[in-house]
Amino acid sequence: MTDHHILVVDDEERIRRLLRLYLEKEGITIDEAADGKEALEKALNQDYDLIMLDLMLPKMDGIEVCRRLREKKATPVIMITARGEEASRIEGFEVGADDYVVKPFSPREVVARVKAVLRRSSETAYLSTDQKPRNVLIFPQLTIDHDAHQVMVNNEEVALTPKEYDLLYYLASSPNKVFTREQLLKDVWNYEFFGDLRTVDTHVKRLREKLNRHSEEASKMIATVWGVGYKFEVSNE
Amino acid sequence: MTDHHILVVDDEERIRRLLRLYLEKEGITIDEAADGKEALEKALNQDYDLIMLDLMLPKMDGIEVCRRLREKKATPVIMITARGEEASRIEGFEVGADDYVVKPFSPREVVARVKAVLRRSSETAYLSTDQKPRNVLIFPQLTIDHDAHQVMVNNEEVALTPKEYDLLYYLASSPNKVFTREQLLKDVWNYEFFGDLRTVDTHVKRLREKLNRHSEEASKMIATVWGVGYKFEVSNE
DNA sequence: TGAACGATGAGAAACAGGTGGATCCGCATC
DNA sequence: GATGCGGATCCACCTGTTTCTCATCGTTCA
Repeated sequence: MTDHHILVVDDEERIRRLLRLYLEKEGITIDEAADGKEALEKALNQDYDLIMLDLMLPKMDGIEVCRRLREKKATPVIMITARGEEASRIEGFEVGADDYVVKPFSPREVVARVKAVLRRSSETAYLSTDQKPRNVLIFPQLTIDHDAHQVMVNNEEVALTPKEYDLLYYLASSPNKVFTREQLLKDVWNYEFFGDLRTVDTHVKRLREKLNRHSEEASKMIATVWGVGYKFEVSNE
Repeated sequence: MTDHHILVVDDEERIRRLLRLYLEKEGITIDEAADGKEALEKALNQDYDLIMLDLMLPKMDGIEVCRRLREKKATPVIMITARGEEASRIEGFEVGADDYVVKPFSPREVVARVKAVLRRSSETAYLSTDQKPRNVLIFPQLTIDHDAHQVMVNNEEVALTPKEYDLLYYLASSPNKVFTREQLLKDVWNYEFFGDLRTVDTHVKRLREKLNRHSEEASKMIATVWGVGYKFEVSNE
Protein backbone atom coordinates (compact mmCIF):
# COMPACT_ATOMS: atom_id res chain seq x y z
CA MET A 1 0.00 0.00 0.00
CA THR A 2 2.53 2.56 -1.07
CA ASP A 3 2.38 5.91 -2.67
CA HIS A 4 -1.35 6.46 -2.63
CA HIS A 5 -2.88 9.88 -2.60
CA ILE A 6 -6.40 10.46 -1.41
CA LEU A 7 -8.70 13.42 -0.84
CA VAL A 8 -10.75 13.60 2.35
CA VAL A 9 -13.84 15.82 2.16
CA ASP A 10 -15.84 16.62 5.29
CA ASP A 11 -17.01 19.85 6.85
CA GLU A 12 -16.18 18.67 10.36
CA GLU A 13 -12.55 19.29 11.08
CA ARG A 14 -12.63 16.53 13.67
CA ILE A 15 -13.56 13.90 11.13
CA ARG A 16 -10.92 15.05 8.66
CA ARG A 17 -8.28 14.89 11.36
CA LEU A 18 -9.41 11.43 12.40
CA LEU A 19 -9.26 10.08 8.88
CA ARG A 20 -5.91 11.72 8.25
CA LEU A 21 -4.58 10.14 11.41
CA TYR A 22 -5.52 6.63 10.46
CA LEU A 23 -4.80 6.79 6.77
CA GLU A 24 -1.39 8.36 7.14
CA LYS A 25 -0.48 5.42 9.32
CA GLU A 26 -0.99 3.30 6.23
CA GLY A 27 1.46 5.40 4.30
CA ILE A 28 -1.23 7.21 2.38
CA THR A 29 -0.89 10.89 1.52
CA ILE A 30 -3.91 12.98 2.45
CA ASP A 31 -5.39 16.16 1.02
CA GLU A 32 -8.39 17.80 2.64
CA ALA A 33 -11.37 19.83 1.54
CA ALA A 34 -14.06 21.28 3.79
CA ASP A 35 -16.88 21.98 1.34
CA GLY A 36 -18.26 20.69 -1.91
CA LYS A 37 -16.90 23.43 -4.12
CA GLU A 38 -13.37 23.11 -2.88
CA ALA A 39 -13.67 19.33 -3.17
CA LEU A 40 -14.69 19.40 -6.79
CA GLU A 41 -11.93 21.82 -7.73
CA LYS A 42 -9.26 19.74 -6.11
CA ALA A 43 -10.68 16.51 -7.47
CA LEU A 44 -10.61 17.83 -11.00
CA ASN A 45 -7.16 19.37 -10.83
CA GLN A 46 -5.41 16.49 -9.11
CA ASP A 47 -5.29 12.81 -9.89
CA TYR A 48 -6.29 11.17 -6.65
CA ASP A 49 -6.39 7.43 -6.16
CA LEU A 50 -9.52 7.79 -4.07
CA ILE A 51 -11.87 10.44 -2.71
CA MET A 52 -13.64 10.10 0.63
CA LEU A 53 -16.69 12.27 0.35
CA ASP A 54 -19.15 13.30 3.04
CA LEU A 55 -22.73 13.47 1.84
CA MET A 56 -23.77 16.63 3.67
CA LEU A 57 -21.47 19.47 2.71
CA PRO A 58 -21.68 23.24 2.55
CA LYS A 59 -21.90 24.86 -0.90
CA MET A 60 -22.49 21.62 -2.85
CA ASP A 61 -23.56 18.24 -1.51
CA GLY A 62 -21.65 15.02 -2.00
CA ILE A 63 -24.03 13.63 -4.60
CA GLU A 64 -23.60 16.69 -6.77
CA VAL A 65 -19.83 16.67 -6.37
CA CYS A 66 -19.77 13.04 -7.39
CA ARG A 67 -22.05 13.59 -10.34
CA ARG A 68 -19.99 16.46 -11.69
CA LEU A 69 -16.76 14.64 -11.06
CA ARG A 70 -18.03 11.67 -13.02
CA GLU A 71 -18.58 13.82 -16.06
CA LYS A 72 -14.83 14.16 -16.31
CA LYS A 73 -13.15 11.46 -14.30
CA ALA A 74 -13.50 7.96 -12.94
CA THR A 75 -11.69 8.53 -9.64
CA PRO A 76 -13.01 6.00 -7.08
CA VAL A 77 -15.24 7.51 -4.40
CA ILE A 78 -16.21 6.34 -0.92
CA MET A 79 -19.26 8.15 0.44
CA ILE A 80 -19.51 9.03 4.10
CA THR A 81 -23.10 9.13 5.29
CA ALA A 82 -24.71 9.70 8.65
CA ARG A 83 -27.06 7.03 9.89
CA GLY A 84 -30.53 7.80 8.61
CA GLU A 85 -29.37 9.15 5.28
CA GLU A 86 -29.88 5.76 3.71
CA ALA A 87 -31.94 7.03 0.81
CA SER A 88 -29.30 9.45 -0.34
CA ARG A 89 -26.83 6.69 0.13
CA ILE A 90 -28.43 4.65 -2.59
CA GLU A 91 -28.52 7.70 -4.77
CA GLY A 92 -24.81 7.86 -4.11
CA PHE A 93 -24.35 4.48 -5.68
CA GLU A 94 -26.27 5.56 -8.72
CA VAL A 95 -24.05 8.54 -9.11
CA GLY A 96 -21.07 6.26 -9.09
CA ALA A 97 -19.78 5.90 -5.57
CA ASP A 98 -17.71 2.75 -5.09
CA ASP A 99 -18.50 2.16 -1.46
CA TYR A 100 -19.81 4.00 1.56
CA VAL A 101 -19.26 4.12 5.29
CA VAL A 102 -21.84 5.10 7.87
CA LYS A 103 -20.97 7.58 10.62
CA PRO A 104 -19.97 6.95 13.31
CA PHE A 105 -17.51 4.50 11.84
CA SER A 106 -14.71 2.59 13.45
CA PRO A 107 -11.28 3.56 12.17
CA ARG A 108 -10.49 -0.07 11.50
CA GLU A 109 -13.50 -0.40 9.26
CA VAL A 110 -12.65 2.70 7.29
CA VAL A 111 -9.07 1.67 6.73
CA ALA A 112 -10.23 -1.74 5.55
CA ARG A 113 -12.65 -0.25 3.06
CA VAL A 114 -10.14 2.24 1.76
CA LYS A 115 -7.65 -0.52 1.20
CA ALA A 116 -10.27 -2.65 -0.49
CA VAL A 117 -11.16 0.08 -2.95
CA LEU A 118 -7.54 0.86 -3.70
CA ARG A 119 -6.81 -2.81 -4.18
CA ARG A 120 -9.86 -3.30 -6.35
CA SER A 121 -9.07 -0.42 -8.64
CA SER A 122 -5.65 -1.85 -9.34
CA GLU A 123 -6.89 -5.41 -9.73
CA THR A 124 -10.00 -4.86 -11.73
CA ALA A 125 -8.09 -4.87 -14.96
CA TYR A 126 -6.91 -8.42 -14.79
CA LEU A 127 -9.00 -10.25 -12.23
CA SER A 128 -12.53 -11.32 -12.99
CA THR A 129 -15.12 -10.77 -10.30
CA ASP A 130 -15.95 -14.32 -9.48
CA GLN A 131 -12.47 -15.48 -8.68
CA LYS A 132 -11.34 -12.93 -6.14
CA PRO A 133 -9.15 -14.49 -3.50
CA ARG A 134 -11.00 -15.08 -0.27
CA ASN A 135 -10.18 -13.05 2.73
CA VAL A 136 -8.84 -15.65 5.14
CA LEU A 137 -6.34 -15.59 8.00
CA ILE A 138 -4.82 -18.95 8.74
CA PHE A 139 -2.85 -19.88 11.85
CA PRO A 140 -2.02 -23.20 13.41
CA GLN A 141 -5.19 -24.26 15.24
CA LEU A 142 -7.13 -21.18 14.23
CA THR A 143 -8.63 -19.90 10.99
CA ILE A 144 -10.55 -16.70 10.43
CA ASP A 145 -12.61 -16.56 7.26
CA HIS A 146 -13.51 -12.93 7.01
CA ASP A 147 -15.91 -13.33 4.09
CA ALA A 148 -17.89 -15.92 5.96
CA HIS A 149 -17.34 -14.06 9.20
CA GLN A 150 -16.45 -17.40 10.65
CA VAL A 151 -13.82 -18.55 13.11
CA MET A 152 -12.67 -22.16 13.16
CA VAL A 153 -10.61 -23.83 15.85
CA ASN A 154 -9.55 -27.37 15.06
CA ASN A 155 -12.10 -27.38 12.28
CA GLU A 156 -14.92 -26.59 14.64
CA GLU A 157 -16.79 -23.37 14.35
CA VAL A 158 -16.53 -20.98 17.27
CA ALA A 159 -19.62 -18.82 17.73
CA LEU A 160 -18.52 -15.29 18.53
CA THR A 161 -20.50 -12.14 19.13
CA PRO A 162 -19.82 -9.21 16.79
CA LYS A 163 -17.48 -7.39 19.15
CA GLU A 164 -15.62 -10.54 20.04
CA TYR A 165 -15.16 -11.24 16.38
CA ASP A 166 -14.04 -7.71 15.58
CA LEU A 167 -11.54 -7.77 18.39
CA LEU A 168 -10.10 -11.12 17.40
CA TYR A 169 -9.93 -10.16 13.76
CA TYR A 170 -8.20 -6.91 14.58
CA LEU A 171 -5.60 -8.53 16.78
CA ALA A 172 -5.04 -11.41 14.39
CA SER A 173 -4.55 -9.03 11.49
CA SER A 174 -1.30 -7.93 13.10
CA PRO A 175 0.12 -11.02 14.74
CA ASN A 176 2.58 -10.49 17.56
CA LYS A 177 1.93 -6.78 17.69
CA VAL A 178 0.92 -5.41 21.08
CA PHE A 179 -2.03 -3.03 21.32
CA THR A 180 -2.87 -0.93 24.33
CA ARG A 181 -6.44 -0.89 25.54
CA GLU A 182 -6.67 2.68 24.34
CA GLN A 183 -5.67 1.67 20.84
CA LEU A 184 -8.12 -1.19 20.81
CA LEU A 185 -10.96 1.01 21.99
CA LYS A 186 -10.09 3.54 19.34
CA ASP A 187 -9.75 1.11 16.47
CA VAL A 188 -12.20 -1.65 17.14
CA TRP A 189 -14.90 0.48 18.68
CA ASN A 190 -16.18 3.48 16.78
CA TYR A 191 -14.83 6.95 17.35
CA GLU A 192 -17.79 8.07 19.43
CA PHE A 193 -17.20 5.50 22.08
CA PHE A 194 -15.33 6.81 25.11
CA GLY A 195 -15.85 3.92 27.43
CA ASP A 196 -14.11 2.21 30.23
CA LEU A 197 -10.77 0.61 29.44
CA ARG A 198 -11.88 -2.43 31.39
CA THR A 199 -14.45 -3.11 28.69
CA VAL A 200 -11.62 -4.50 26.63
CA ASP A 201 -10.73 -6.89 29.41
CA THR A 202 -14.23 -8.24 29.49
CA HIS A 203 -14.21 -8.97 25.81
CA VAL A 204 -10.80 -10.56 25.97
CA LYS A 205 -12.02 -12.74 28.76
CA ARG A 206 -15.02 -14.02 26.87
CA LEU A 207 -12.99 -14.49 23.75
CA ARG A 208 -10.50 -16.66 25.59
CA GLU A 209 -13.33 -18.52 27.24
CA LYS A 210 -14.91 -19.41 23.94
CA LEU A 211 -11.66 -20.30 22.24
CA ASN A 212 -10.70 -22.36 25.24
CA ARG A 213 -13.79 -24.53 24.87
CA HIS A 214 -12.35 -25.79 21.61
CA SER A 215 -8.66 -25.69 22.33
CA GLU A 216 -6.60 -24.51 25.25
CA GLU A 217 -3.79 -23.77 22.83
CA ALA A 218 -5.92 -21.38 20.82
CA SER A 219 -7.05 -19.42 23.84
CA LYS A 220 -3.45 -18.77 24.73
CA MET A 221 -2.93 -16.97 21.47
CA ILE A 222 -4.58 -13.92 23.00
CA ALA A 223 -1.67 -12.94 25.21
CA THR A 224 -1.59 -10.34 27.95
CA VAL A 225 1.43 -8.06 27.95
CA TRP A 226 1.75 -6.85 31.47
CA GLY A 227 1.54 -3.11 31.88
CA VAL A 228 0.90 -2.62 28.17
CA GLY A 229 -2.04 -4.42 26.63
CA TYR A 230 -2.83 -7.46 24.51
CA LYS A 231 -1.45 -9.15 21.46
CA PHE A 232 -2.29 -12.05 19.20
CA GLU A 233 0.68 -14.33 19.60
CA VAL A 234 1.88 -16.75 16.97
CA SER A 235 4.89 -18.88 17.77
CA ASN A 236 7.32 -18.68 14.91
CA GLU A 237 9.13 -21.88 14.28
CA MET B 1 -14.39 -11.69 -18.24
CA THR B 2 -11.59 -9.71 -19.80
CA ASP B 3 -11.34 -7.24 -22.56
CA HIS B 4 -14.98 -6.96 -23.56
CA HIS B 5 -16.36 -3.92 -25.24
CA ILE B 6 -20.04 -3.13 -25.19
CA LEU B 7 -22.30 -0.33 -26.39
CA VAL B 8 -25.01 1.00 -24.10
CA VAL B 9 -27.89 2.75 -25.82
CA ASP B 10 -30.50 4.65 -23.80
CA ASP B 11 -31.85 8.16 -24.00
CA GLU B 12 -31.83 8.53 -20.21
CA GLU B 13 -28.42 9.60 -19.05
CA ARG B 14 -29.12 8.14 -15.63
CA ILE B 15 -29.61 4.66 -17.01
CA ARG B 16 -26.48 4.83 -19.12
CA ARG B 17 -24.49 5.93 -16.10
CA LEU B 18 -25.94 3.17 -13.97
CA LEU B 19 -25.09 0.49 -16.50
CA ARG B 20 -21.63 1.89 -16.98
CA LEU B 21 -21.11 1.80 -13.25
CA TYR B 22 -21.95 -1.83 -12.82
CA LEU B 23 -20.40 -3.13 -16.01
CA GLU B 24 -17.11 -1.34 -15.60
CA LYS B 25 -16.78 -3.04 -12.25
CA GLU B 26 -16.67 -6.27 -14.24
CA GLY B 27 -13.79 -4.96 -16.27
CA ILE B 28 -15.92 -4.28 -19.33
CA THR B 29 -15.29 -1.24 -21.54
CA ILE B 30 -18.37 0.86 -22.25
CA ASP B 31 -19.38 3.11 -25.13
CA GLU B 32 -22.60 5.10 -25.01
CA ALA B 33 -25.20 6.30 -27.46
CA ALA B 34 -28.25 8.40 -26.64
CA ASP B 35 -30.46 7.87 -29.70
CA GLY B 36 -31.15 5.28 -32.35
CA LYS B 37 -29.25 6.97 -35.14
CA GLU B 38 -26.08 7.40 -33.15
CA ALA B 39 -26.44 3.83 -31.92
CA LEU B 40 -26.66 2.36 -35.40
CA GLU B 41 -23.68 4.34 -36.64
CA LYS B 42 -21.50 3.26 -33.77
CA ALA B 43 -22.70 -0.32 -33.96
CA LEU B 44 -21.79 -0.53 -37.64
CA ASN B 45 -18.41 1.14 -37.37
CA GLN B 46 -17.18 -0.66 -34.28
CA ASP B 47 -17.02 -4.34 -33.44
CA TYR B 48 -18.77 -4.57 -30.10
CA ASP B 49 -19.09 -7.80 -28.17
CA LEU B 50 -22.59 -6.80 -27.13
CA ILE B 51 -25.09 -3.98 -27.53
CA MET B 52 -27.57 -3.06 -24.79
CA LEU B 53 -30.41 -1.37 -26.57
CA ASP B 54 -33.35 0.51 -25.13
CA LEU B 55 -36.57 -0.04 -27.00
CA MET B 56 -37.89 3.52 -26.91
CA LEU B 57 -35.35 5.84 -28.44
CA PRO B 58 -35.39 9.22 -30.16
CA LYS B 59 -34.81 9.28 -33.92
CA MET B 60 -35.06 5.51 -34.43
CA ASP B 61 -36.50 2.91 -32.10
CA GLY B 62 -34.63 -0.11 -30.83
CA ILE B 63 -36.46 -2.57 -33.05
CA GLU B 64 -35.48 -0.64 -36.12
CA VAL B 65 -31.87 -0.27 -34.98
CA CYS B 66 -31.71 -3.98 -34.40
CA ARG B 67 -33.27 -4.85 -37.74
CA ARG B 68 -30.87 -2.64 -39.69
CA LEU B 69 -27.92 -3.82 -37.69
CA ARG B 70 -28.81 -7.43 -38.48
CA GLU B 71 -28.61 -6.72 -42.18
CA LYS B 72 -24.88 -6.26 -41.78
CA LYS B 73 -23.74 -7.82 -38.52
CA ALA B 74 -24.50 -10.47 -35.91
CA THR B 75 -23.45 -8.50 -32.84
CA PRO B 76 -25.38 -9.84 -29.83
CA VAL B 77 -28.11 -7.52 -28.54
CA ILE B 78 -29.84 -7.25 -25.18
CA MET B 79 -33.05 -5.23 -25.35
CA ILE B 80 -34.03 -2.96 -22.51
CA THR B 81 -37.79 -2.59 -22.23
CA ALA B 82 -40.00 -0.76 -19.78
CA ARG B 83 -42.67 -2.75 -18.02
CA GLY B 84 -45.73 -2.85 -20.18
CA GLU B 85 -43.82 -2.98 -23.44
CA GLU B 86 -43.88 -6.74 -23.37
CA ALA B 87 -45.46 -7.01 -26.79
CA SER B 88 -42.63 -5.14 -28.44
CA ARG B 89 -40.30 -7.35 -26.52
CA ILE B 90 -41.48 -10.31 -28.50
CA GLU B 91 -41.02 -8.32 -31.64
CA GLY B 92 -37.50 -7.69 -30.39
CA PHE B 93 -36.80 -11.37 -30.32
CA GLU B 94 -38.13 -11.73 -33.82
CA VAL B 95 -35.75 -9.08 -34.99
CA GLY B 96 -32.84 -10.93 -33.47
CA ALA B 97 -32.33 -9.74 -29.89
CA ASP B 98 -30.50 -12.29 -27.76
CA ASP B 99 -32.08 -11.42 -24.45
CA TYR B 100 -33.98 -8.63 -22.76
CA VAL B 101 -34.21 -6.95 -19.38
CA VAL B 102 -37.20 -5.11 -18.00
CA LYS B 103 -36.86 -1.66 -16.42
CA PRO B 104 -36.43 -1.08 -13.57
CA PHE B 105 -33.84 -3.80 -13.37
CA SER B 106 -31.60 -4.87 -10.53
CA PRO B 107 -27.88 -4.43 -11.08
CA ARG B 108 -27.30 -8.06 -10.30
CA GLU B 109 -29.74 -9.21 -12.92
CA VAL B 110 -28.24 -7.08 -15.65
CA VAL B 111 -24.70 -8.10 -14.91
CA ALA B 112 -25.76 -11.75 -14.92
CA ARG B 113 -27.47 -11.46 -18.26
CA VAL B 114 -24.63 -9.58 -19.84
CA LYS B 115 -22.18 -12.17 -18.66
CA ALA B 116 -24.43 -14.93 -19.91
CA VAL B 117 -24.64 -13.44 -23.37
CA LEU B 118 -20.91 -12.79 -23.53
CA ARG B 119 -20.17 -16.29 -22.36
CA ARG B 120 -22.61 -17.77 -24.80
CA SER B 121 -21.24 -15.87 -27.76
CA SER B 122 -17.70 -16.98 -27.05
CA GLU B 123 -18.80 -20.57 -26.58
CA THR B 124 -21.19 -20.70 -29.45
CA ALA B 125 -18.33 -21.06 -31.88
CA TYR B 126 -17.44 -24.52 -30.71
CA LEU B 127 -20.45 -25.64 -28.77
CA SER B 128 -23.65 -26.73 -30.43
CA THR B 129 -26.81 -25.04 -29.25
CA ASP B 130 -28.44 -27.90 -27.45
CA GLN B 131 -25.51 -28.87 -25.29
CA LYS B 132 -24.88 -25.59 -23.58
CA PRO B 133 -23.98 -26.11 -19.97
CA ARG B 134 -27.00 -25.41 -17.83
CA ASN B 135 -26.87 -22.77 -15.22
CA VAL B 136 -27.47 -24.84 -12.12
CA LEU B 137 -26.34 -24.52 -8.52
CA ILE B 138 -26.30 -27.82 -6.70
CA PHE B 139 -26.03 -28.23 -2.96
CA PRO B 140 -26.86 -31.12 -0.70
CA GLN B 141 -30.65 -31.01 -0.27
CA LEU B 142 -31.08 -27.99 -2.53
CA THR B 143 -30.78 -27.35 -6.24
CA ILE B 144 -31.31 -24.09 -8.05
CA ASP B 145 -31.84 -24.36 -11.77
CA HIS B 146 -31.40 -20.82 -12.91
CA ASP B 147 -32.39 -21.48 -16.51
CA ALA B 148 -35.65 -22.98 -15.39
CA HIS B 149 -35.93 -20.51 -12.53
CA GLN B 150 -36.72 -23.46 -10.36
CA VAL B 151 -35.74 -24.47 -6.86
CA MET B 152 -35.81 -28.09 -5.74
CA VAL B 153 -35.52 -29.37 -2.19
CA ASN B 154 -35.33 -33.13 -1.86
CA ASN B 155 -36.52 -33.37 -5.44
CA GLU B 156 -39.67 -31.44 -4.70
CA GLU B 157 -40.22 -28.10 -6.30
CA VAL B 158 -40.44 -25.11 -3.97
CA ALA B 159 -42.71 -22.35 -5.21
CA LEU B 160 -41.00 -19.03 -4.58
CA THR B 161 -42.06 -15.51 -5.41
CA PRO B 162 -39.69 -13.53 -7.65
CA LYS B 163 -38.01 -11.64 -4.83
CA GLU B 164 -37.62 -14.74 -2.74
CA TYR B 165 -36.01 -16.47 -5.67
CA ASP B 166 -33.70 -13.56 -6.44
CA LEU B 167 -32.59 -13.37 -2.87
CA LEU B 168 -31.94 -17.08 -2.58
CA TYR B 169 -30.10 -17.19 -5.87
CA TYR B 170 -27.94 -14.23 -4.95
CA LEU B 171 -26.96 -15.67 -1.61
CA ALA B 172 -26.40 -19.14 -3.02
CA SER B 173 -24.19 -17.77 -5.77
CA SER B 174 -21.59 -16.93 -3.13
CA PRO B 175 -21.89 -19.70 -0.59
CA ASN B 176 -20.63 -18.91 2.90
CA LYS B 177 -20.14 -15.25 2.17
CA VAL B 178 -21.88 -12.83 4.50
CA PHE B 179 -23.86 -9.98 2.99
CA THR B 180 -25.12 -7.00 4.94
CA ARG B 181 -28.71 -5.93 4.47
CA GLU B 182 -27.39 -2.87 2.67
CA GLN B 183 -25.52 -4.99 0.16
CA LEU B 184 -28.52 -7.19 -0.43
CA LEU B 185 -30.84 -4.25 -1.00
CA LYS B 186 -28.33 -2.74 -3.37
CA ASP B 187 -27.73 -5.86 -5.43
CA VAL B 188 -30.94 -7.86 -5.31
CA TRP B 189 -33.48 -5.07 -5.41
CA ASN B 190 -33.75 -2.80 -8.40
CA TYR B 191 -32.21 0.60 -8.72
CA GLU B 192 -35.44 2.40 -7.91
CA PHE B 193 -35.89 0.86 -4.52
CA PHE B 194 -34.83 2.89 -1.48
CA GLY B 195 -36.48 0.85 1.18
CA ASP B 196 -36.26 -0.26 4.73
CA LEU B 197 -33.45 -2.59 5.73
CA ARG B 198 -35.93 -4.79 7.55
CA THR B 199 -37.58 -5.64 4.29
CA VAL B 200 -34.73 -8.05 3.83
CA ASP B 201 -35.65 -9.74 7.10
CA THR B 202 -39.17 -10.30 5.94
CA HIS B 203 -38.07 -11.97 2.75
CA VAL B 204 -35.59 -14.10 4.60
CA LYS B 205 -38.33 -15.14 6.94
CA ARG B 206 -40.66 -16.27 4.18
CA LEU B 207 -37.85 -17.94 2.33
CA ARG B 208 -36.97 -19.98 5.38
CA GLU B 209 -40.61 -20.74 5.93
CA LYS B 210 -41.04 -22.16 2.46
CA LEU B 211 -37.81 -24.09 2.49
CA ASN B 212 -38.67 -25.43 5.89
CA ARG B 213 -41.87 -26.96 4.58
CA HIS B 214 -39.77 -29.30 2.48
CA SER B 215 -36.77 -29.74 4.69
CA GLU B 216 -35.72 -28.26 7.97
CA GLU B 217 -32.12 -28.75 6.92
CA ALA B 218 -32.54 -26.62 3.85
CA SER B 219 -34.08 -23.73 5.72
CA LYS B 220 -31.07 -23.62 7.99
CA MET B 221 -28.85 -22.88 5.04
CA ILE B 222 -29.96 -19.26 5.21
CA ALA B 223 -27.92 -18.31 8.24
CA THR B 224 -28.14 -15.13 10.28
CA VAL B 225 -24.80 -13.59 11.22
CA TRP B 226 -25.53 -11.50 14.27
CA GLY B 227 -24.71 -7.85 13.92
CA VAL B 228 -23.70 -8.31 10.30
CA GLY B 229 -26.25 -9.83 7.95
CA TYR B 230 -27.10 -13.11 6.23
CA LYS B 231 -25.25 -15.82 4.40
CA PHE B 232 -26.00 -19.00 2.52
CA GLU B 233 -24.19 -21.61 4.52
CA VAL B 234 -22.85 -24.82 3.13
CA SER B 235 -21.07 -27.16 5.48
CA ASN B 236 -17.78 -28.13 4.00
CA GLU B 237 -17.10 -31.78 4.33
C1' DT C 1 4.94 -7.15 51.17
C1' DG C 2 2.46 -3.72 48.91
C1' DA C 3 1.16 -1.21 44.99
C1' DA C 4 -0.24 -1.67 40.50
C1' DC C 5 -2.49 -4.08 37.35
C1' DG C 6 -5.36 -7.85 35.24
C1' DA C 7 -9.18 -11.31 35.72
C1' DT C 8 -13.70 -12.19 36.90
C1' DG C 9 -18.74 -12.17 37.78
C1' DA C 10 -23.15 -10.10 38.02
C1' DG C 11 -26.56 -6.98 36.59
C1' DA C 12 -28.51 -3.03 33.92
C1' DA C 13 -29.03 -1.01 29.61
C1' DA C 14 -28.80 -1.02 24.72
C1' DC C 15 -29.36 -3.45 20.66
C1' DA C 16 -30.66 -6.61 16.96
C1' DG C 17 -33.45 -10.07 14.85
C1' DG C 18 -37.96 -12.63 14.48
C1' DT C 19 -42.59 -12.12 13.77
C1' DG C 20 -47.48 -11.03 12.54
C1' DG C 21 -50.33 -7.89 10.77
C1' DA C 22 -51.50 -3.54 8.19
C1' DT C 23 -50.96 -1.34 4.02
C1' DC C 24 -49.81 -0.53 -0.62
C1' DC C 25 -49.55 -1.62 -5.37
C1' DG C 26 -50.11 -3.84 -9.89
C1' DC C 27 -52.63 -7.05 -12.28
C1' DA C 28 -56.39 -9.90 -13.70
C1' DT C 29 -61.24 -10.67 -13.69
C1' DC C 30 -65.72 -9.68 -13.79
C1' DG D 1 -64.18 0.74 -12.88
C1' DA D 2 -64.99 -2.11 -8.88
C1' DT D 3 -63.26 -6.12 -6.77
C1' DG D 4 -60.18 -9.58 -5.38
C1' DC D 5 -55.68 -11.43 -5.22
C1' DG D 6 -50.82 -12.15 -4.41
C1' DG D 7 -46.61 -10.13 -3.64
C1' DA D 8 -43.78 -6.58 -1.56
C1' DT D 9 -43.03 -3.42 1.95
C1' DC D 10 -43.35 -1.30 6.33
C1' DC D 11 -44.05 -1.11 11.17
C1' DA D 12 -43.88 -1.97 15.94
C1' DC D 13 -43.88 -5.35 19.51
C1' DC D 14 -41.46 -8.92 21.73
C1' DT D 15 -37.69 -11.54 23.00
C1' DG D 16 -33.19 -13.08 23.46
C1' DT D 17 -28.36 -11.37 22.96
C1' DT D 18 -24.81 -8.41 23.48
C1' DT D 19 -22.41 -4.81 25.48
C1' DC D 20 -20.83 -2.08 29.08
C1' DT D 21 -19.93 -0.88 33.80
C1' DC D 22 -18.53 -1.58 38.30
C1' DA D 23 -17.01 -3.77 42.33
C1' DT D 24 -14.23 -7.38 43.98
C1' DC D 25 -10.83 -10.71 43.89
C1' DG D 26 -6.10 -12.53 42.16
C1' DT D 27 -1.63 -11.92 40.33
C1' DT D 28 2.64 -9.91 39.23
C1' DC D 29 6.79 -7.91 40.24
C1' DA D 30 9.92 -4.33 42.27
